[in-house]
Amino acid sequence: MSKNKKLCLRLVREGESHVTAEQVWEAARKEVPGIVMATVYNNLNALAAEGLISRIQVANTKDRYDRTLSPHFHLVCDRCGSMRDLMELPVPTEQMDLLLEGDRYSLELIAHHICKSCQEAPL
Amino acid sequence: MSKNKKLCLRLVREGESHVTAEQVWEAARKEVPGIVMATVYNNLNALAAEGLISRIQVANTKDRYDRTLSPHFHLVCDRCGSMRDLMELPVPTEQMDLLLEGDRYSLELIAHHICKSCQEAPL
DNA sequence: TATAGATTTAGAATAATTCTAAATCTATAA
DNA sequence: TTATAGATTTAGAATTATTCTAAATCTATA
Repeated sequence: MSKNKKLCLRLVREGESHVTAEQVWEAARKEVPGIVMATVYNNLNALAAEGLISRIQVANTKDRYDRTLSPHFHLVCDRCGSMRDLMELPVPTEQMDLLLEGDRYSLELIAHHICKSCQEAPL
Repeated sequence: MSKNKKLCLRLVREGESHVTAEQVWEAARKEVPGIVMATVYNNLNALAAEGLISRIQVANTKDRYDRTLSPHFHLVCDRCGSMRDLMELPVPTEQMDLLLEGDRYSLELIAHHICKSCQEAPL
């Protein structure tokens, strides 16, 4: 594991949850001033592919990277894209299992809202 | 309602469900040869804003437009982006309501899989 | 020390969608 | 009919997050 990859992993683990590649890059630059976005993307995506972090993709928002690996759902602000974890809601999957007859699937549950600070912000 | 807007509405209502703007454009061109993508986007998004059709946005897929207005969930192929409706699964919302204390939210449930034809296709 | 493979860099490319400003159309009022 | 304001459409540029490419550099081992 390269120095930069380790750094990316640490920053995702230590920073706030649901960081964007840009946020990781900003933090990484403090330790490796010349580091480039492509490197951060490379490493974050590699880490996600290896299952060391998770990558959360929601339409109209920047991809986010998360240290939490266990499946859970998200609350996303449609205005600023900020993301919070939801406790794992018990989504009943029996009907899905029946419908898909053994076909593998993964569930993504997103609750959309306008977060407090956006509600209070003008415009 | 302009001629083109009516046309877009009809094409979403008559075509297959979950059409992309591009598919609507292809169909629209047969009736209005000079019509431009921006017009299709304009009209589809206006129709969605007015609640006459719905717009479904999933990360990494083209936006899709749907005649179905009642809330329901989607099964999306991660390879080709094709989309099917899911019967409305009973997602328990009491915990969400508690968590968000009166804050308005909308739920989006997406099941990701690889569709049959992609499973059978090479690569 | 040589070398192959991995990593990083810089910058171009991608692609769906939106934006902009000008042109055109449409409906109503004079 | 004509004038006019507003809506609609057009053409093409812009946006933007992310990916790609090819060259440069680094690293670990033989």
